[in-house]
Amino acid sequence: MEFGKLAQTLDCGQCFRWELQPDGSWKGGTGGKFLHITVENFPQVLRDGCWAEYFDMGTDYEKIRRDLCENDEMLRKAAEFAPEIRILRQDPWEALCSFIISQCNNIKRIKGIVARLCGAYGEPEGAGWHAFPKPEALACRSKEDLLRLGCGYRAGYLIDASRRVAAGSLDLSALRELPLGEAREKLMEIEGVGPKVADCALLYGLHRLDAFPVDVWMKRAMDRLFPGRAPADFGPYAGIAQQYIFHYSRNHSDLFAC
DNA sequence: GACCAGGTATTGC
DNA sequence: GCAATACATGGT
Repeated sequence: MEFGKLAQTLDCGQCFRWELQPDGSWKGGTGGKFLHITVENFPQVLRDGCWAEYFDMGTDYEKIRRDLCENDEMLRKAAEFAPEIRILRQDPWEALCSFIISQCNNIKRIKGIVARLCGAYGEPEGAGWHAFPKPEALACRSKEDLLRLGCGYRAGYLIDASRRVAAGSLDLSALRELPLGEAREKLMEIEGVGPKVADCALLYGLHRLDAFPVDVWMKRAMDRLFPGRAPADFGPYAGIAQQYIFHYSRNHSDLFAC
């Protein structure tokens, strides 16, 4: 894993709290953990247990990529565009909220809304950085409070999610133990969480690497580049294949012009 | 100003 | 089942 290729992982659309600094370093984090990654401290960051886990250093992505791309020229092409993509082990609650916000939205505005939520209701962690608000911190807000932060019609969805998690009727960690389909059903009990957002929460928040979110980009990419293929055909690491395909498609929109 | 952006819930055939 | 529509809001 190279410092110079961090963008492949931090800017491939799976997370919304990292910002590239003018000097090439990265500032960001997940949940309540902040980090400033520089070329100097990067090796040491990867030896820190907590951040090594975040970057999923225990998973052999090179081997998974080889296996996925064997006998699959199109996937090989997509993966070669950003072969250093890793699926981060993000804070599950933050990932769920981020992808609730992502619906019918663009990455720049998603980042802005997340930053405003953190600034308004997240604990200050120093250096001007705020943790993502805990479920309890959002559960006691009104829809109007979140509308003021620009959440739009997703405001009510965030409040419903936060009340379920804060009350304990939805235990995100417990979803790790459930079969994928059951975990998905539990998430979809939240108002405003359908199959796509549930799959994003599972893949990016709970590290269920077999989850395969299908948004408009993925629908187009699957129709055009992988006709006849179903998500399950990609196997237990379908989620990683999804990320290669998603990122490749986002950066080759010319492929989909009529 | 219309149109679009990593959807979802509701409604009407 | 499946197409149409509303839902907030900021950027182009």
